[in-house]
Amino acid sequence: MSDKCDNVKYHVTVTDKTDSRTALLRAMELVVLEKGSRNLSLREVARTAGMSHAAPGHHFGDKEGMIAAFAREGFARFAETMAAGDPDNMRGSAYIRFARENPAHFDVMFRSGLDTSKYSGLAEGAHGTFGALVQSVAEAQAAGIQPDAPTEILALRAWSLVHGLASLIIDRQLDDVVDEDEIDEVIQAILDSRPR
Amino acid sequence: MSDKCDNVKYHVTVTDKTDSRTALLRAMELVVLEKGSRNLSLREVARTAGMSHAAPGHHFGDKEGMIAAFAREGFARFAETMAAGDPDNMRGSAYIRFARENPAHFDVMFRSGLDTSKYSGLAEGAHGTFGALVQSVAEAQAAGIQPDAPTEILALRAWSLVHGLASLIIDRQLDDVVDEDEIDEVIQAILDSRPR
DNA sequence: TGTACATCAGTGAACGCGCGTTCACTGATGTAC
DNA sequence: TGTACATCAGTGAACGCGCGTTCACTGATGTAC
Repeated sequence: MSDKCDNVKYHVTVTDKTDSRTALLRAMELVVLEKGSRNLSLREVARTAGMSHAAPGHHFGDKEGMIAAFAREGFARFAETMAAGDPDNMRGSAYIRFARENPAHFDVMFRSGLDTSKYSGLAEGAHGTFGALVQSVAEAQAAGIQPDAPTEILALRAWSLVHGLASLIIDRQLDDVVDEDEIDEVIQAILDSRPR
Repeated sequence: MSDKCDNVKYHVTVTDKTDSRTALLRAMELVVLEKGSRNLSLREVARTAGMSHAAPGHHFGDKEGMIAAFAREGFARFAETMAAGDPDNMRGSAYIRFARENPAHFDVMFRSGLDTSKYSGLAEGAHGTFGALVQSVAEAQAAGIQPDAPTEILALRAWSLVHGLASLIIDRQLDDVVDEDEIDEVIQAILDSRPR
């Protein structure tokens, strides 16, 4: 019984610790969504999380550390989403889905000028992005779905297409062009279309 | 002769005024290139231009006004570049060229969350981007270069492709993937490739 | 069981800094007469 | 031609503010004995 009690206490402690750190990351996500990644501040994140302004520093060291932790979380989610993606369209839909479901992560990971070489796990995640796409294209070529053009070129083209579409959506550049209730089918049509 | 003198004086004045304003815009371009559009400040721009920190406020009203002026300049350059672009690839090369030659403008225009509705000239510029692409696609379709698929979908696809490629280049995501001296031919190959 | 100590997540005050904006001003240039 | 006034680009001091970071601390929990 004392063992059980200890375990429970231990578990609660770990949970609290995890929750607090996670709460800060969730707060950062909210702040980025609301104010944009340009106006991110440790104090705003702490305020949103309902903690003291020094809490983020305690957990992440400094501002860049918090951003890196957030990006690392993003790369993990990204890898999951891509792994579960449909090989038939070279994980294009998965890429778009990730960006739409995690716009804050997408922004910080790919478009914030984050120096991925300074933090372990980030460079691997960033580098893995293109690797995953190349592999997807190679699979599609093996299945005869894609032509025998250079795999790297096709992969870069596929990446450009989905990255651009994701960016345009996130930056609300399509708001005046596509109705909100048509956006899903339009996305599908764009990915499926076969230009000459 | 007094007329001539007056004219000269007048001309010099106008030139100085223009130069000063232009100098601030050039300084802003440098600052955005060096520190990123996220870390833009009026004082840094003024410092770079060698003027007092209050000069930008004098010319542009406030920070947002300076950004809007910079974006307006960008949309003008963009329209020029696109108009001179090759219809055969639906101005895709022109889009990429604009982004590579004016990365600071590209960033502020399309990716900074700028509210284009607040300043005259910006909404028109932003809206015209897609219009130009639709027209380019329609021309290509009329010439039989593009299939009879819905023009809007093909235009959105073409926009996604060039916007994504431009973004990946500007955000240095291709640095580990493509050699610097191969980038031009790779870009061409990506735009020319015909995936199934 | 209790007591003494160690750990460590989180706090709150304090710091120095760069920022955007305001505002009275200066001084060069243009205009009226 | 000269004189008096108007305009206006640009200045420099001053303001209040939010920021990142540091640091001694508190207090809850775990550990040793």
